[in-house]
Amino acid sequence: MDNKKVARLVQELADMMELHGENSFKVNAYRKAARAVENSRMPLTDLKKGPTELDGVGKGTAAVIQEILDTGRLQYLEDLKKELPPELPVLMNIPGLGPKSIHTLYQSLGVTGLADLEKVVAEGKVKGLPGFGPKKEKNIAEGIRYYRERPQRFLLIDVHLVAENMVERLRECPSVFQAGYGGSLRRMKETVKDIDLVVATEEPQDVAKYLKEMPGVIQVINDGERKVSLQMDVGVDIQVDVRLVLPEQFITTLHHFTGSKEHNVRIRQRAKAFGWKVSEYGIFDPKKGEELTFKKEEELYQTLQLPYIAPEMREDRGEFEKKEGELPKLITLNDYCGDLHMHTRWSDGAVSVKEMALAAQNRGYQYIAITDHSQSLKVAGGLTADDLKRQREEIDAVNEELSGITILAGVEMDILPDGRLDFPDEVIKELDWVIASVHTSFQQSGDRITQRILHAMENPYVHMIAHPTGRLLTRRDPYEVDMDRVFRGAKETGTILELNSNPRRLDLKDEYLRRAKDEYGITIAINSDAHSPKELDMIPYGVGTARRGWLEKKDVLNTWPLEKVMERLRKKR
DNA sequence: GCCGTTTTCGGCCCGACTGTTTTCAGTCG
Repeated sequence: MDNKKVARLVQELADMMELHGENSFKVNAYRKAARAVENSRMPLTDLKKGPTELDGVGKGTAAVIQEILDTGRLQYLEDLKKELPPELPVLMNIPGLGPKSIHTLYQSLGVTGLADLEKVVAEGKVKGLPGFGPKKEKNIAEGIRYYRERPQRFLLIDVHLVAENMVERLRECPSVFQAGYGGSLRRMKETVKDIDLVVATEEPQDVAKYLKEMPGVIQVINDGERKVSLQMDVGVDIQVDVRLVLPEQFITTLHHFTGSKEHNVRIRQRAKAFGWKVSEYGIFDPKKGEELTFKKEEELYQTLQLPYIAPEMREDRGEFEKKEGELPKLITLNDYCGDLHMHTRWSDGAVSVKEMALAAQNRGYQYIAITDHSQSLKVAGGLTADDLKRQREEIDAVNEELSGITILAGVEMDILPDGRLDFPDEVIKELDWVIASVHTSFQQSGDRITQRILHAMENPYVHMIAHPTGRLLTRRDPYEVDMDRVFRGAKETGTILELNSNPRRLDLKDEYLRRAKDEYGITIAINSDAHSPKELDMIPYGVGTARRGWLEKKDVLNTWPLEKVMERLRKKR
């Protein structure tokens, strides 16, 4: 039983207690404990004095954890679940409904799930309950519709482009001093639920009016003096929350709305230890009666005697437990110097080798690898051994012609369903760079899929495993691969693992990256997997994900100069 | 339920907005 599973059960316990109407501080205590368990780098069973060593875990939670470790289950949680209808937690997803309202609906009207809720709303039975009026009934009806019809989360890239656009547009408004976006978007989470904008202005009413008249506004959800919430159709149908603050409050508000919520809680607790109060408007010192504001986020952290924590790390996943100098110096886009996974017209790409090389050169890269698909991937026009030889001649010619960039001859070779590789050793040993990846038989058992990947890594000519878990965000779950075995295998064989920057993949994901680095010291390569020159620009999403995984320059192959990369590749052979 | 160089009891992060209310609870982030 790993920490993650224990944490999940404790978290579920907190959720169920909340629905039961249990004291919210008690609920929060379990939530805090669950997070401590999840963030602990040490397996629970290795803690000398037991779970209470973790911050926020006392006698009560320790007993709960022990029961989970011993029996794999939790009687109290199962009892709670028996007492409530199994569908009830689903209602927590309806905007506007929280534990208190759900509890009332269940107790008074016997609502046990979504279908029941719809029925009592349609019958007009909701208004008239204590605390429920006609508006609330209408809001619930709309909440249900919203939950049913809209996607829960959007891809980072889709929201990113929209938000950039809106910020641009806001800056054109004469009353706007400064504008920016925060939220999970700024933290570069792989999917994003809504857009959080922060605007500095002396005339909030003007900006609010400007906002409400922007093209794409479907509905005004909130319309306050300092906060406007809009439902917008801007390519994606998404909620946009805008905070309107004075210019001097911009940084503290931006920080506040960058979150995460958990990170902010820790920030406020820390301020409290100094006798201060942190809000979106600044750090308030009640003794002096003054509110501190800042020109840069760095100053805010400095004031709280913390090292600067980059947005991508603000998840309360251990960033507060590090002292000055212990936090990683995160990789930046500037460190990146070569893309090692891309396709050309030889297989399913859009342009020639030379066109890809020129596009890469335009982006300032020192090297790239051309890695078209291998023969068995027919749908993508995979290359035969003979094709590869002819492609090599073309690559040699382009290398001859272009200066300042080096093109490696590579391949993205299929790992076949039976575990064999798509080419024999004598073919791949001629190549500079060999990627292996799974494109077929995703539904195999975890053990078989894991075996396929392990076998590929044992081949001395295979340098890297691409998109190791095979997930497609919002479309396809990862295959059942055992990542601990893959990490061990990668470490033992010196195989590189990919962070694929395609916004629908971002594979490996942040949590895996951090484990690959911390627990195994594995080298990661960030690649675009581009099928056209434009797709080379997906790298920032990969770098953002790498930063969420706490990766530094030294952890990432593509930040190394070519000679060092080649030396690393020779090592495996 | 957890925690303590002000505390073993009484707090627990902070504020905006809405809708239901005559002063505030619930929800959200």
